[in-house]
Amino acid sequence: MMDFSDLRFFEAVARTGAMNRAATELNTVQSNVTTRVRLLEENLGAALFERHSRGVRLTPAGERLLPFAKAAARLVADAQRAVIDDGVARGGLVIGSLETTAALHLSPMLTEFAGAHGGVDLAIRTGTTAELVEDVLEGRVEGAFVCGPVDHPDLVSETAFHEDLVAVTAPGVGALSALTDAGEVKIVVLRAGCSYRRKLEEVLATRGVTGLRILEFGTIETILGCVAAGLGVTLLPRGIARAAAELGRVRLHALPAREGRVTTLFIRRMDGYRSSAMSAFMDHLYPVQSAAE
Amino acid sequence: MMDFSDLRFFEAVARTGAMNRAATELNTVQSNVTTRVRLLEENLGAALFERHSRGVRLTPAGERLLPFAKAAARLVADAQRAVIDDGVARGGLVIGSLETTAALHLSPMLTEFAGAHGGVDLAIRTGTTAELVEDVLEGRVEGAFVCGPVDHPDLVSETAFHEDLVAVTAPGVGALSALTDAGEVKIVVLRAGCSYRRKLEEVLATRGVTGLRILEFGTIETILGCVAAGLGVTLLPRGIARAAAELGRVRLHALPAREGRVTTLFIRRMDGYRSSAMSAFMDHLYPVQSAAE
DNA sequence: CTTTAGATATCTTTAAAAATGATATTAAAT
DNA sequence: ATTTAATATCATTTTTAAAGATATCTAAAG
Repeated sequence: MMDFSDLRFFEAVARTGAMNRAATELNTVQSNVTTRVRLLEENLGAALFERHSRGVRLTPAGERLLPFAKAAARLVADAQRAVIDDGVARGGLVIGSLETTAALHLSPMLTEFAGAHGGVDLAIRTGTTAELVEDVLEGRVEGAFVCGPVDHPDLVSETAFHEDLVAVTAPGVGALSALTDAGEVKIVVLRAGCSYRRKLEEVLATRGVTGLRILEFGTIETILGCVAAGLGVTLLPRGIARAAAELGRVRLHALPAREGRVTTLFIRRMDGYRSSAMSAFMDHLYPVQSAAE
Repeated sequence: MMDFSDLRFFEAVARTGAMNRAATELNTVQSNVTTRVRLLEENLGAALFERHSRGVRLTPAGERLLPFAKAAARLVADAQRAVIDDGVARGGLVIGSLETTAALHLSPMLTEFAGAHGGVDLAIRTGTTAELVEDVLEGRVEGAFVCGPVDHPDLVSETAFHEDLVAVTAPGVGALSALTDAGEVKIVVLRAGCSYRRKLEEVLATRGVTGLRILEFGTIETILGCVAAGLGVTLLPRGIARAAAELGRVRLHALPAREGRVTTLFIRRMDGYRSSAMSAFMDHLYPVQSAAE
C-alpha cells in the first residue's frame, strides 16, 4: 500500500531530479531511495520516472502523482497541528508581510496580539508580494499582508487596509510641481523594494519630474526628519504623516484618489487548516482594518 | 512519523468504537491495533481515545484528527487513480441514480457512452436521494442523479434534467377530475420508493381523489399497457408518454407547471479527483440535458 | 577511442519495525 | 461472585526497510 513516506521519497526525488540527491536530503542512502521508488512504481503499476545517466525525470504519470504527494505532506502537517490545537491559541504562528506594511501598520496590532495571546510565538517574515504568495502556498507562512490584487485559485484574500498615500515634502514646498524646476529630486524611501518607491516614481514622472536620486532609511522618523530638512520627498500613508504635518515639520500634498489609494490584502490558503492561533490573529486583524482608515 | 496506515488503523478504531473490532476489520490482531494506536498517540503527543472496558471513545483530540484520517484515505485513493488515468477514459466508473431517473432517462445516454468509451466499466448504483448523497460523500459513487435541491458544502450540483410530468390515463378518461367519481383509483408506478409516486398522490389529493391502490411494475411499457387498458393512472415525463398518446393508446393530462415540473440534479464531490472516465461521462451528460427538454 | 565523473541498479547483510500469540488486566453486567 | 467483553503487555516471529559494497550505464572530457 502506498504510504506517506513513499510519497515523501517520491517528492524529494522529483524535486531534486536525482535519486542520490534525494537520498542525501532524506538522510539515507541511494540504494534505499531507488528501491522504494521501484516498489512504489510496482504498487501503482506505472513508471514515475525516466532514468537517465544524469538523473531522473518525471513521466506523465509521475507528474500526475506529484500534486498528491504535496497535498499529502500538507495534510499530515495540518493533522498534527490540528490534534495539538485544543482551541487555545498557542504555538508558532508565522505571518508574512511586506516590509512597509510591517513597519507602518502592524506594530500596534502585533503588540496587542502578543499581549492577549502570550502562548503564541508570533514571527513576521518579510518579502515581496511574489515571494509572500509563494510562502503562503508552500506553507512557510500561514498568511501574509501583500499588495493587491492577488488572484490564485488556492488563496483567499481579504482587504486588510486601505491606505491614502500623500506626498510629503519640506514645509516650504508649495506644490509638487515646484519640484520640477529644482532639477535633481531626491526621494526618500523606507528601503529597497519598498512598494511605495515605484509609486512615488510614477507620481513624480506624471508631473514631469525625472532624474531621481534615492535615499533609503530604516525608520519612519528618520525619513520624516530628512524630508523636514528639505533633503527630499517621500510618500507615506496620511495617518502616519499627519502628526508631523500638524507640527509644521512637513507639508502634505494630497494625490488624486487613483494614485493615492493603495490596498493591502491579507492572503491565506483557501483549504489549509486554520489554527487557533491564526483565528485569534484574524480576530485582531479585523478591528484594525476599520481603525486604520 | 505519522503514516497513512496509522490513520487507517485510527479511523477503523474510531468508526467501530473498539480496537478488537477494528483488528478484525483490518485483518490483524488486537494487540497490533493497540500498539499502533499507542505509538500514534505517542507520536502526536496527545491521547486519541478514552479506553473503557466496553471499547474506546474519541477524545477531543481524536475528534480533531478524524477528518484528516478520512481525507488521507480519499487522497490515497485519488492519487492511485490519477496515476493510472492517462487521459483516456477507462476503468471503473460508478454513478448513482434514482431508480426512476435511471429507467426513464439514462439508458440512451448510457448505451451511447458505453459505445464511445469501451474501456470504461460503467456501473449504476441506485438509491434514494439521501442515500445517494451519502454515497457521493463517501466516494462509493463518483456522481449521482438525485432529486433536487441538494445543498451541501462539499458537493456541486448541476441541473441534469427538467422534466414535465403528465398524468396518463386510458383514452376514455376526459379529465383527471373524472377519476374522483370512480371511487377507488389505482395508480401505477415503476416501483416502491419512486419519487413520482408521492407526486402523483399529491396531484390526486389536490383533486379530491383519495383511497388509492398502488400497482407496481418493472418497465415503462408494462405501465403504459396497464394504463391503456384502464387499470389505473400514472405520472410520467411527457417525452416518454407522448408516443403512446399519439397512437391513441393513452390520454395525457397536463399538470400546472408548479406540479408538473421536476428537476433532476447531477451531484458530485466538490474537491475530489475527477477521472477521465468521469469527465467523459459528463461530456455525454450535457448534450442530453438540452435534448431532454 | 578511452577515460572519467556522476548517476542508477542490484545484491547481501544488518537493523528496525510490525504482526502474532499467549497472557494479564480491567470494568461492567448478570 | 462470576462471566463477559474489552484493552494492555510482553516475548517471539516475521516482514520490511536501511545500509554498504559493487556492478552498470551514459554523456562528456581528454
